[in-house]
Amino acid sequence: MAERQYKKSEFTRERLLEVAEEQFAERGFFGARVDEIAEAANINKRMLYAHFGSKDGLYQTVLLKTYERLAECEKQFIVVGLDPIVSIRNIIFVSFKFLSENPNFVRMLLWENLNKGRAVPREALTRLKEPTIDYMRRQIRRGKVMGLFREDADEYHTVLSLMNHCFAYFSNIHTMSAILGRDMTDEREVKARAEYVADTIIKYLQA
Amino acid sequence: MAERQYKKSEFTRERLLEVAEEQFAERGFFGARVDEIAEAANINKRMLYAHFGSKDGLYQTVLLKTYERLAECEKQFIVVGLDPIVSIRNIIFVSFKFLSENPNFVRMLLWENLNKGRAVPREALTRLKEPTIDYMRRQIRRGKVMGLFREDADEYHTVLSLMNHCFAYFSNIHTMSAILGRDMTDEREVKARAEYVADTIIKYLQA
DNA sequence: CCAAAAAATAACCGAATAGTTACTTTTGAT
DNA sequence: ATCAAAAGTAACTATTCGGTTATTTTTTGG
Repeated sequence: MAERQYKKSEFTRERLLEVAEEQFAERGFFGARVDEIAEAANINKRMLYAHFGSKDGLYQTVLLKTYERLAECEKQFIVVGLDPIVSIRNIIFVSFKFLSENPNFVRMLLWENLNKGRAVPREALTRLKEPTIDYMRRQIRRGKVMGLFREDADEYHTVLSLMNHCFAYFSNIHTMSAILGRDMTDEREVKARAEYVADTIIKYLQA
Repeated sequence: MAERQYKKSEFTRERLLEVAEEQFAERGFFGARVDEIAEAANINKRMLYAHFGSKDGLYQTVLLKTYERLAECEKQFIVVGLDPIVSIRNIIFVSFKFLSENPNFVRMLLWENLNKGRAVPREALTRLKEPTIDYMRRQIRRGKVMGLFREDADEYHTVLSLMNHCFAYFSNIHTMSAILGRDMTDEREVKARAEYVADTIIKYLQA
């Protein structure tokens, strides 16, 4: 039946995407090799082109999939009615969890950033991040209105610190582990760092 | 004289390095093209190989030069006898200045990080950073001894925040500018951010 | 069971690209 | 002025790599 055939094809497609993500995350668009991806996926190169048209097409599909994972994650912490403090702490813990569980995402973003969005325009990421930024800003403002945060706490600087603290921890995790002589990939270490970041940011907003 | 001949060669060498840095910073090792580097430097490819042996040799030379620039910068803020608060503020301002003036350095480090130190082993950077880390730790400890900082301020977390806050600002500057709708490359913006980072870190150490 | 369509394979192709060779020009000490 | 060595050039080569073609195998509706 058409179904079985379809399923088999879908299977090769998924396999290709998995392997491709690994390779693109590892070596970037220019470093990755189409032949290696096909071989690692145990799939003929011809099929790769049948499914994705070109190396670029494959890369775009992979990148969009990783962006989707991020979007899914961000939806997790956009919850209405939460206490601003809980809410901001939540953003940090969920982000740390997501980034520690998705090293490929971190690397794909770094490559894409260095390549200045050659595959998927930067505005795609901007659009994706917009609701999150809005949400963070709103929480800070709500915290002020509710008298939890000081009036002159800086919204922009806080949001930037928040995002940088999360992403930077993982984007340099290996170099930093070496430099600071500490296994920053250890789960408890990650948790402790999230705790520290949350504490300092909340404290800044309150103090 | 041998001198003039030498000087001419030295000149092409310098030109090559300049152009190569631009290209490698822009596109990374795999993205950069030997022919393009030679052409942009108005120099025959043969000469590139005469000077540097291979694309890899050229890349290594470029990378080491950028590391040297960093080392030079770091020496600037390692001053003995300074007040710990002044000292830490100084680290931040000098770092922000260096990173804003050396976008190629930032990009080279990002590429090298993604390529896991394929050209120059990571320990080179570790060794380079060691005195700086030591210095920062020492300042924090001295601040505590002098009663300027609270005893339970965390040394590791502070050092990590410090480095991340500086580097992350520049490593994501274009993406973040787009996401936050703000020209973060503007000189006053950079200054203001350095100020904010310095203030929050010092406040954390004191509070 | 059969024919048409879809999936899969291997061998091939052309452009790009790192690296080389054979040769010419320039330079500077004698 | 001469000549050896260094600097420079252009054309070439081998290989890698993204992409394609011709062909066979598998699948599935009638």
